[in-house]
Order: sequence, then C-alpha cells, then structure tokens
Amino acid sequence: MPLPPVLALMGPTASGKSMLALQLAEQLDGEIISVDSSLVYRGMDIGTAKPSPAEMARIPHHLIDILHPAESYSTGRFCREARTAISDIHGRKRLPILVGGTMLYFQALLHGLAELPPAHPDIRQRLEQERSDSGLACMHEKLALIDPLAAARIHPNDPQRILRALEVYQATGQTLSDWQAQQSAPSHSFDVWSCVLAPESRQALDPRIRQRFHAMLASGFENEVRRLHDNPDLHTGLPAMRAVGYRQLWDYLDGRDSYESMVEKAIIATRQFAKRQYTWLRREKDRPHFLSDSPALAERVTETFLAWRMASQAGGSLG
RNA sequence: GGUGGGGUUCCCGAGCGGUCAAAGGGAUCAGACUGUAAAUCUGACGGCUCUGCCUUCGAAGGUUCGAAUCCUUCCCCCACCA
Repeated sequence: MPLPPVLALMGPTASGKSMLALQLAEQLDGEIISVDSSLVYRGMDIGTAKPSPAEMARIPHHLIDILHPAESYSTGRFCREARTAISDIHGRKRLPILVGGTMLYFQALLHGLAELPPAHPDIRQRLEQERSDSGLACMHEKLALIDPLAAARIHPNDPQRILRALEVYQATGQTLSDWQAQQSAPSHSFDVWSCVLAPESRQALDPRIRQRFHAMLASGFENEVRRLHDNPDLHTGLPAMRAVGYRQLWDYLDGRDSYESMVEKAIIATRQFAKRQYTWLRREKDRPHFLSDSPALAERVTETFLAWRMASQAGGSLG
C-alpha cells in the first residue's frame, strides 16, 4: 500500500513560489502548507509577501496567520503542525503542497528533528542576564564544562546557540548533545516529492528583490510596520520583529535611520537572506530544479510530479 | 583671490617616519546551521609562480637606510573670509 504523496516546493525569497503553488494546487487538487517562519504572524502581510485574502480564499492555506507577533514560533511546533495539516489534507483526499523558504523547517520536517525541550522563557531570561553580567566567553566556558561536545561545535561568539544549549541543560538536567544523540530517522506516513524553484542565478534575484521591496513600500508597508511599532506589546527583541524589512523599517520609525538608507538596508538584508537560502538549497542539488517564470512552469512541475507518482506506485516501496 | 580642513585598498573611515597590504565598519564571496532560523554565527576579502615577491594610500618630484606618514609643486573637494 503506497503512502499518500506530498509535494514540496522550496526556493529562495522572491523566486515566485507562492504563485506557482497556487497553480499547482489548482491543477492537482491540493492545499497549501506554508513553510515560512514569518507568514505565521498576523498583521505582517505586505512585508512578508503573504498570499492575498483572495488567493487564500481560492485555495486553502495552512500555517499562515496563526500567531500574534508577540508570540514565538519554533521549528518543533512547525513540524507538529505541518504533520497534522498533512494528515488532515490527506483525510480530505487532497494533495498537501508544502511551499516556502524556511529551509530549517523543511530540513526538520523531511529529515527529522531531535526530541528537544521547547524554549524556556524564564531560564532564557536568566541566562541572558548572566551573559550581560559575565560575558559570552564565560557562558561558553560554562557550556564546555557541562557539554563539551556542544561547546566544541558551537562557536564562542554565537550567543543564540550557547544560551540555547545551556537552557536545555538547565531545563532538563540533560545536555543538548545527549538529547540530539537520541534522534532517530523519521518515519513518515507520507511520501515526499520535492523540487526547487529559483531564477537562473542568484544575481538574477537582485532586481526582483529590489523591485519587490519598492512595490511593498508602494502598497503601504510603512504603515503596516507603523501599526506594529505603535503596539506597546511589540519590540525588536521579538523574533517576528526581526524579520527582513520590518527590522529596517522599525529603525527608521525610531528615527535611527534615514528613509533612503533604510530602503537600501532592507534590500541588502533580503539579498543576504536569499544568499543563506542558497547555501541550504545547494544541498538539494539532485532534486528537480525549475526556473522562475519559465514557460508552462506549473504544467511542467505537475507533469514531473505525476511521473514520479506513477513510478513510485509502480515500483512499490522504492521511491 | 585669501585662510583653514581634506583627498587612504569596492564604499565609509583610522593611521601621521619603520612592527603597514594598511585598524574598524559596510558591501561582496564562501560556509555553518536541530525548538529565535527572514534568526545566529564563521572564514575570505590588492595581485602572484604565495613561509617570499610585486603593485597600492590624489599626481609628479624630493628628503631619508626606510614615507600612506616629512618637504616642494600641481590637480580636485569642503568650510570660512573676500
């Protein structure tokens, strides 16, 4: 009995994933699951290039607008919710289509994620305090004592990872390395076919990024961020407010940057983000790659997917 | 026309006789990445036949064992005075 299929579409920012996903969903009777750490937040629409209400009405979208920006999402939560969404969609006899550019989420969902305790705000805050009192180097040394493996792997300048490792230990009495050692290969109740969408080169992305950011500004991005900025519950320490574009606009609204400079910085930040996505994407070398905006794109992706589907059904368990 | 400040490696910007291919930041390139990931972090970053050599600090000369650093002239910016 073959496992039900899942189509995964990954690609850098501004590559045209969302639009393609919509077409695929229509051609393949699918529903879209967003694989994106910023689309989960309500009130962050323009700057995240979120699908429009009309588009979301046309095709069901999942894992979008599920959190208030003051909340924090996580890889673990994504994995759970994505799995739930996948089986729900399968229950409706439709095709789940994973679409997004948060490569860690893809990695975790498709290749497995260690069982780990969730973020612990109290402990984290205490560690944060400790860090500003005694310095990062001291924290790293501390980590080296309790979890030498993690300390060796985590760079002494990497506060996020050092504090997380310490947090895991303090919260559970077990080191991060121990937790991670227990990870086993994921056993999916579905069969994934994934592909990559990107332009001819990363350089080709630059003008798209630039144009898209200006388009965002033209459609009221500044006001969107102003609303968030005016909300007393929100601040720059929040993961949501560190999103590309929001961060730069926030500084501008704070008066810490000129408009011109803010625009340039936002575009640069997007470019750098895309670069990091490419570093992940290179691992997917042997997946089918499709060119952004190429002719009959959706048709060709559909065709390739269906051919895979046919082959995997014929070939039984061999994928 | 006069006075003062300045022209430094892709950009900003330190350096002000040797330890300088030249701090620092930005950009760029490459990479890492396991519950913050649109985040966080690392490396490279004038050229080469690369434990050394060559070309760089507005231009041309000069002083010196030795100059991005001192002197002379010239070119260009900026401020102020005319």
